Amino acid sequence: MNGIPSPGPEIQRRPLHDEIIEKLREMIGEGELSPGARVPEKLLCTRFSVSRTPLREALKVLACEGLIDLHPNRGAAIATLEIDALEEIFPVMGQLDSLAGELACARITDDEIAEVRALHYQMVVFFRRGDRPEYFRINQQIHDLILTAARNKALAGVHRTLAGRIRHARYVANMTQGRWAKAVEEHKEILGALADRDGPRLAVLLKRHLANKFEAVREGLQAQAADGGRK
Amino acid sequence: MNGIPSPGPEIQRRPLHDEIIEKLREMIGEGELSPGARVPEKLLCTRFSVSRTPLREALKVLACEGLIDLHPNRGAAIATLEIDALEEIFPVMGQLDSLAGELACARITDDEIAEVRALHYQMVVFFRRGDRPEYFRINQQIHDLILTAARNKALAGVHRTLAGRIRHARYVANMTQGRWAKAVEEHKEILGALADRDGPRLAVLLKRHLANKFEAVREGLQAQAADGGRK
DNA sequence: GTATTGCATTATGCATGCAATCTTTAGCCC
DNA sequence: GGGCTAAAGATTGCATGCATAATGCAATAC
Repeated sequence: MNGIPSPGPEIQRRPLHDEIIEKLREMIGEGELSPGARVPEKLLCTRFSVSRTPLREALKVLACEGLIDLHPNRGAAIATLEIDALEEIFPVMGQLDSLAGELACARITDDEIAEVRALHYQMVVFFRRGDRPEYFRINQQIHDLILTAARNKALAGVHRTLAGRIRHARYVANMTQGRWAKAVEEHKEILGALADRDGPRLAVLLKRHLANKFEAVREGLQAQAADGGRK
Repeated sequence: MNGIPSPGPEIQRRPLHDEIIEKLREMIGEGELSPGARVPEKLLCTRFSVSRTPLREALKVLACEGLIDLHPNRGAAIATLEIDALEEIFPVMGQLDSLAGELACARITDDEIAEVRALHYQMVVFFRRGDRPEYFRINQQIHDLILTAARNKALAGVHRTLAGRIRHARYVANMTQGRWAKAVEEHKEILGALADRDGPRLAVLLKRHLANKFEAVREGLQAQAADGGRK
């Protein structure tokens, strides 16, 4: 019998560079590091109390994910989210969501559908309360669950990578009350298509849902540009 | 005025870790490093005559691209291409190809269409000669050109990353003469749809084309497994 | 003879140091 | 005063060294 028969708690220490990657991902996603800002290695080293070696390894990975831009001999800069980049990324994600929806309809379990349904109605509650942070949280859980139900790790991987790149932009989405209500309505249809296991329909719905999200983000960015442009 | 006003010739020396990344990408793609093989850092260091620092940075990037698996404290191993992984990746690439086709139809220039046409007929020549390496080369150029014509760098990026992961598998594709002829026929239709700028049709054609390719790869892998399984 | 334990060897993770490159600033010429 | 030149400072790229964890092997107990 070998050492680890069951994949139990796995009390293993994680490498330092992995911790750094995760922390930086979060910091960039939360907007703690402003897009376009130069990021000297030394600064981050003191920030995390680590040496430059694991930090540099982390930067390479983040550059690979598109979260930062790495200029040879000139250091790293937080990737900027120009409207052009978003116009590229959102269609790709829409296409990936489409596939996720189709696969999910074929592979999701009844229990998972029940779970999505529960999350959906919980989300509606937060919508009625006007609690955006909680709404967003449940919203993401639903989409994550659909992605998981697609049972395709490669798809989930590229989706999560791209989602990470635009994560910060979603925070500045200009979601009016009307648009919010429409999003909830879309989610209702999404739940219906999923429950019916209507793959093609769910694919279309998810794609459209994301396209609308993009419109909100675009408006938010334009408003922000017009507002903060004077800086 | 800054240092690099025009993005000119850029005769700058590339960082060492970038060279390593590229070289390793190629070596893995060509099958020079067998899938599943453990890769001690020291071995690669002597191989490339570099120290472990840039090598480790390169390994992190390759792991991010999915070309190698990195086990903490246990080193790196060339990623294996199980049939399961291919069954995940190919649909994703099909979906991306679909989008590329649709976008390309809307954005490709007439000159580029002419270029695709020229490449196509050149490819047909190599098909008639039975020259597979040259056929594959032109084939890839055509698909690359379509991807470029989509004018979406994010799409091109994820596409190329995934293509790199399955690149080695394509070499073992079991392409019979009949399947090859069918592939050429499909390419003829693809050219037609592109010339007509029929986005939806091109999307379907490209997806189907890749699905057929997957079948060839699947058969090749099964044949290889049955054949080399005794090893 | 088999399984387990302990040690030696090896490889990985991280920190530090040096050389090369870029940036900044002070000085000089026009 | 503006612009160019050059030297000082800062930052990045890479190599090396040490601590720690993993692997292989031998010795011992059963």
